[in-house]
Amino acid sequence: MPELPEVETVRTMLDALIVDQIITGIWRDPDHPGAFVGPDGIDIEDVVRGRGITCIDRRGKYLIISLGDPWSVIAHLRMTGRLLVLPRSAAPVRFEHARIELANGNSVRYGDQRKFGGLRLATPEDVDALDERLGIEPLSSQFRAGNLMPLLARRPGPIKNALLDQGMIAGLGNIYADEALFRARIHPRQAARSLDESSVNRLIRTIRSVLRGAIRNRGTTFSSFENPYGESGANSRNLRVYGRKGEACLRCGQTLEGFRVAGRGTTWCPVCQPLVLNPEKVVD
DNA sequence: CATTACCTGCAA
DNA sequence: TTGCAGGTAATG
Repeated sequence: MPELPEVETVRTMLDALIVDQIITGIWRDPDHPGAFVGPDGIDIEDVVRGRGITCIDRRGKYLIISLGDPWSVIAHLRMTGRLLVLPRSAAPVRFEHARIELANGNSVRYGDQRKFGGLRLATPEDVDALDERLGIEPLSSQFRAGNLMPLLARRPGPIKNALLDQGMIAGLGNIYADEALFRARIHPRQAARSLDESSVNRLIRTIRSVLRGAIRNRGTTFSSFENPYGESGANSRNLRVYGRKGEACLRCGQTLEGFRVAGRGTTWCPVCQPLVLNPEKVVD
């Protein structure tokens, strides 16, 4: 499940592999044209053919591939999407639904077993709208208690729901939300508005370190994630709670528990992450 | 605000 | 055979 570190890994590698390349054509799977869409009435191939790829940015879990002038391609891998760079002559990747051919003989392949994600030809207005819809970048200088506390204070519900809200913090998913909460020793169902400043600062630090560590390991491959070279990420060995329900806590030995929070499978340690029922924190 | 739909492979 | 995996849009 690609989250911020996986998308950042893809971004870095695509930056090295396809920036400054010229697009010579595209292919779309007729059985799943939704894998590469554009504005109504626009022929995607007409727009992109002959254009160069100028830069590749990331916003939350989205990739923004700039094609110069007004156009860019926004990509989201959702659950099982993969972007690989292969020679044009190479066989289709598994579940290949779209392809971008490059003048140097390579091609970008979009594969997606579950067809949740895809590519979208986008205008600057689309990119601005995306930017405004998404919350704070957790690896930016904006991610600090002074900015996060007011958002949490006004939000009802568990802290885990808040962490997964892309409009609040952009890029966290189920894996890194659970990992950050464990390291910050905060119960996933702790009321978001009940966290005091020191807890929020602790959470900010653990989110940063969990994400940075995962980027160093080129992402977590739990099931299907692959980078543009077709390689798995090495971060699985750093996970302390995700996927370890029923196993011993690596810190205290207690059996890790699992339940659903925010509609997601959630794993936590009942000893290391106590629920604070009567926090002194007062919300005005 | 919370819940469901979208998909498909795989484990139980 | 059933249900779970989960990011996001749509719905209640």
